[in-house]
Amino acid sequence: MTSITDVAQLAGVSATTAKRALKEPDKLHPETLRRVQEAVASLHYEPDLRAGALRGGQSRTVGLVIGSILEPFFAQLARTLARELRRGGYSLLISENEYQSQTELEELKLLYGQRIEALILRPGYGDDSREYLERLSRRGVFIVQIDYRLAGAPYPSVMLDNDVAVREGVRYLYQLGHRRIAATGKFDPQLHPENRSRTFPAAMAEVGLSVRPEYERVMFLTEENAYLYTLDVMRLPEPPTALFALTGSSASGVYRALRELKLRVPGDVSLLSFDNYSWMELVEPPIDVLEQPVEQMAQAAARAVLDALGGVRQGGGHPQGVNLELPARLIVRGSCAPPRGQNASAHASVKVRAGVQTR
Amino acid sequence: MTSITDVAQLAGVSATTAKRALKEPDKLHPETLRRVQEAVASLHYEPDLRAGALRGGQSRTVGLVIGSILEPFFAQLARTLARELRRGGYSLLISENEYQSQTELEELKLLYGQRIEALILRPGYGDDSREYLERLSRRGVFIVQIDYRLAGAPYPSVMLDNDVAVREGVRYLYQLGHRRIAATGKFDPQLHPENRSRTFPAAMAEVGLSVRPEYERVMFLTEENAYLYTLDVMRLPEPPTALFALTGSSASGVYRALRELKLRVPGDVSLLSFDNYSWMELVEPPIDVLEQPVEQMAQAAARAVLDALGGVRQGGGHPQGVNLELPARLIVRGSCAPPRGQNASAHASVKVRAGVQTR
DNA sequence: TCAGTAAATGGACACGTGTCCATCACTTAA
DNA sequence: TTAAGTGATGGACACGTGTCCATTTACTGA
Repeated sequence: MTSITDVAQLAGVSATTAKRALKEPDKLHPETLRRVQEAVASLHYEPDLRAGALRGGQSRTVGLVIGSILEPFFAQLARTLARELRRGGYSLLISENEYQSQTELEELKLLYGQRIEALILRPGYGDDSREYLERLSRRGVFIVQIDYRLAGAPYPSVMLDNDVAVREGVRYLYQLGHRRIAATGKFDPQLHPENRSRTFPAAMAEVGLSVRPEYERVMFLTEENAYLYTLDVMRLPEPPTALFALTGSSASGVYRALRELKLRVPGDVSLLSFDNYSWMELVEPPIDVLEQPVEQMAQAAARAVLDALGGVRQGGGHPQGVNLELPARLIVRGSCAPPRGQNASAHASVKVRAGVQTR
Repeated sequence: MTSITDVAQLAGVSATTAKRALKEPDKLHPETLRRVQEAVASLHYEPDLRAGALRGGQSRTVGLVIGSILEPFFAQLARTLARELRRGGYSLLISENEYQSQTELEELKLLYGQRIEALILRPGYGDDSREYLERLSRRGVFIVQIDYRLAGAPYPSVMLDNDVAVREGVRYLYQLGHRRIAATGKFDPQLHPENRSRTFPAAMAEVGLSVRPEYERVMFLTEENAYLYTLDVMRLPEPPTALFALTGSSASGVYRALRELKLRVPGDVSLLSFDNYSWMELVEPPIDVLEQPVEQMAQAAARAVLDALGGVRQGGGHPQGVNLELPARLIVRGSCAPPRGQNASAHASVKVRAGVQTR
């Protein structure tokens, strides 16, 4: 391994001078600078970041813990975060908790072993790692929660304004005439920690509806479970007239079940989903969605981290709120319609608020 | 930052002894062991992996450079690689080259700064980084190419058997009666370094067909470009009767264009795609695909890395071939049929080889 | 010519760990 | 009793860098 001393030796200078050639070239005699630069080039020297971090106490590294990198929402988040952080001089270590706090705990320990300076994570799914997070925080690791806020946790968070979004979705379906609405997944602090499922019953109540008990199911919200759930509720004597998929991947399971049951969308049942995954535009009819501003969320989280670590706030940006909630965007495409037997008047009465996009 | 010396001090032993409590507990007096363990627990000590790596000369870290983490093929690859490597005690650093060798070069330098011991990458897209790869290799970084093999590069590779897969796809379409077949993207060493597009003309020739020049286009193969390409070729006086999407993401663009043109699949045009992305099962009709064994590819690459780094080969596994080519699997679902005006006899004559799965 | 100053360079140390070797107490065999 | 052996522990050093301070050299002005 070529080190700075090798460079120094070849250039006939001390290690200190060699290092200065890289960091503070102004302070060097032009001739010396040239010699060192030549040595660097001929040895192809590249500094060992770990060693520098060891001495400086800073690893210039940020950890990211998400559920699954296969989930497009998380993948897009990871990409933007990596890009933004790199611009600030930080590397991103990505790891998956696979929706289990036990796995999460191990990943956190691994990340701390790398002495990350900040941690961005999608919390929830059990308490195994909760205490460890506190410990990290006490040791100076800056923590940002993303997509979900742990009850009572003091760390800043960036997420969708789920309350407003769920209400908007429910109101949209209600105004189309739907009264029997089912959502994928009932809230559960361990198995399904997800704010949308928590808000859903309240949002229903606000339009004078209640969630039918037979539509409620606590489950770990995978594509497969959403599929099984849909098969079950659509076979009930009084099936829902509208399905509200609270995550993009569950929508995929819902859709598959509907096809298998030969139910037409939106003729037999309407479908509204969170997230805007690419396939949702490809199916017939394309699916109405509540799109998350993933890019913005990632940027906000990255900026929060850079602000906290950099100490100095970059000019231009406002100070980031501690708990940021960004709005969803309703995109109407055609998978929602008045329920069967309903006259069109109900449909016409839908007030589509400004800002709704049709594409 | 609590270090091993803090632990040692609290336990009233030397740093060496404290460290032994973690690595070689047998060699300690039970009473001493207990005291150290208590100190570790009360200080929540977690070793600094970077410092250890610095001394040991080994970072226990592997780099991965892929095109885009948003591409499901790469995401799945990354996930499995991370899992397998962690099992072997290695961490995975993921970075994206965004299909540009300039970006790739920067990412490689960053990775080398972290002193990765091995590198798994999807090569191609320009020569900026080619020389740097050699340099890395000379410095002892073990390099594995994945998904594509750089012409003349000496590094081992793991990829699909593209030649066989493309031939199988072409033969499948040919036997259905198709004569005018178009594939997304013409081979180009810079813009579209991808073996399937290289094989496609040869595969056509083998069944006595040639690729029409008006179907050929050198392009950077994004979803959007595939969309534009499809719009163009389907508006030709003699449009293709079958489209062969050489990547999963290009299939998405193709499909969107076909819908926009109100062309029915497979009535107006047949569609066959590489990769098996989840949406391909959801559209109507579901899409015939040549599925890549992503899991296997990742496992093979991980094993190659672990073998090379571990020095000792784990029992049970065969020595990995230097250049591994895994077979694709044809899954027939219904998006391919005899071209319009063709009688069904051609269809009936298709010999579906054993192993084809219908789902 | 000499003191004073700025520019240019070098040396020592610290970061936290792993490895090698030394030390010490104690047991065992002759 | 003594030498050899064994088990338990400690100390010194090295990894490659960044920082602080010291030293040398060149230059300025009186």
